[in-house]
Amino acid sequence: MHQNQTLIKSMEVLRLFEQYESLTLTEIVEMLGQPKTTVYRMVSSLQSMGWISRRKDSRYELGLLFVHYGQLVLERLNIRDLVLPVMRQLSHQLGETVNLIVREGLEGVYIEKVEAVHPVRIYHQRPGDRVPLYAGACPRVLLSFLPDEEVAEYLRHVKLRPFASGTITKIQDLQMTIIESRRVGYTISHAELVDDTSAVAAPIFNHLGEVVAGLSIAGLTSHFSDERLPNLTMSVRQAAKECSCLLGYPERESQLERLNG
Amino acid sequence: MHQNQTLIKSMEVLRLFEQYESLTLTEIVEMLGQPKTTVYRMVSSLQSMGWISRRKDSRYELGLLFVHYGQLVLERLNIRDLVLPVMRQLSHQLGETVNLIVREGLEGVYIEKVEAVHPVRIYHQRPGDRVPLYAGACPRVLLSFLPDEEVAEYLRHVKLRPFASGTITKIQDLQMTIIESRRVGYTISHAELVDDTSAVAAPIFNHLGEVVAGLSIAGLTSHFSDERLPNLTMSVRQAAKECSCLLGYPERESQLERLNG
DNA sequence: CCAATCGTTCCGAAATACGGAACACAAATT
DNA sequence: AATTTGTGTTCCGTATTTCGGAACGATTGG
Repeated sequence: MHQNQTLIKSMEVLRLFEQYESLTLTEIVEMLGQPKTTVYRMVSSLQSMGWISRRKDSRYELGLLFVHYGQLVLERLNIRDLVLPVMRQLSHQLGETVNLIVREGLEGVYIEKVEAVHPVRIYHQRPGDRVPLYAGACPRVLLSFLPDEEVAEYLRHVKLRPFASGTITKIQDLQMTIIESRRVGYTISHAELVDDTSAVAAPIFNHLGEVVAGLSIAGLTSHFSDERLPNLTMSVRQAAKECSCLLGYPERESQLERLNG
Repeated sequence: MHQNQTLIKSMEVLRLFEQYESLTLTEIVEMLGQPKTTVYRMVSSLQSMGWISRRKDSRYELGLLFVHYGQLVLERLNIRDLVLPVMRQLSHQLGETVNLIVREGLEGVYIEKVEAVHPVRIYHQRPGDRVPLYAGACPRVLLSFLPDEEVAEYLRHVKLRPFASGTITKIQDLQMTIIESRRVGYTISHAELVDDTSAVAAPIFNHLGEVVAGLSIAGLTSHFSDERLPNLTMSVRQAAKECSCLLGYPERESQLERLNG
């Protein structure tokens, strides 16, 4: 795969700013292990285009141009606009945080979050954050409703890495969960990404019947008691179904609905 | 200024996506007027890093990575978090849209917007949008309270381009407005950026007494009647002052306050 | 089935980025 | 005031990298 090494090296510079809020040229030089002149060229090029900018204290930081591009991307996800009102309603109704994620490649990307008002927020998945498709209810629901071949392909190659005490680490377990999810039309997770947190998620389909997003209710595991679960799963499924309808997914009872009355 | 041409050319590719939601390789080739192989290298490099991604219909679009970076930038603007509650309160109180902008170089960049609930929104400045510092109340308030030398420098070099019927196009007029703004502590604009819209803006200072942001109330010109204006200006100034205090700006009456009782 | 269009690979030529060294500029130290 | 230490910036010959025409696949449509 012949690629532009200059370009790739330059973008490495930007990558550094994921961890560091601001950097000086010398710091970048040290971190990349590249000669100063080389880094200088890359940095000033990026700066001249607005991708990075200089503060008054002469340190470099990410430019506001990224706000613009981030905004563009979000606006173009038309799913988001349709689903947001439903998310707000759902969050208000249950008093829990509601997440929306879409798939990019082998990962799920958080797009929108509507926070529960009252409780102190303990953990925070932020817009743009990525997670593997196997961990957490919301990502896994995206995986579960992919076409059979894609799921099989995924299961064949994925390496299961634990994030928290409940992360699924055996392919067999993952496969079983997927089959079960498909049968019942939703997924539940306990402490798969973060300890002491749970989620229940349902898939959103487009007019072609393809999964385009996952909708989840997430919160402290203590909020997901057995008595409350039926209500929660019912609510996400209902909300996700609404969203699917908004996207043109056939309203009529699908095979999935019939199975679960 | 020796710079990385490869890098710059590659970023031109991204720039195209500001206008077009999705593009095919051939389309990019035509628009850039570069050989296909060159474009191909750039595009696949960008794609491999996640800056652009391919949809199922095999067209290219901006990657979700931009959401992450946009989010990072917004989070790092600590001004935003402090000011947002004040903006919400202000918008609620007056029933108008409230904007927050910061400066980057010779431009103002919209950071946050709290929309009025009731009225149909006619025009839309979105997060990340840029405007010159001379046009519109909110940008100009940023300009007006810069240090004397910087203002002078700006006035010396700026080219005044009209955006709407009320845009200031004479340096003298701009200078007079700036002087007046400094005296009264706020700025008013009518149809400077968009016809039939007005705004009134006040500056937000940090602990060092530097302007770090502009806060504005914006809406249809018909909402900015002479009877209502005093209330509006009073409200933005009060809100902006609150924000300045949150940023550590000395609470005590400044010279500016004394002048205006 | 052939034509057309789009994306992808190859490879020699040449333009481009490289990077060591030396320079400027500022702030902190003596 | 002089010096040191730390920045960022320019110079320029070298050679690595990108360039880009051409030819190849892969997919779609007539």
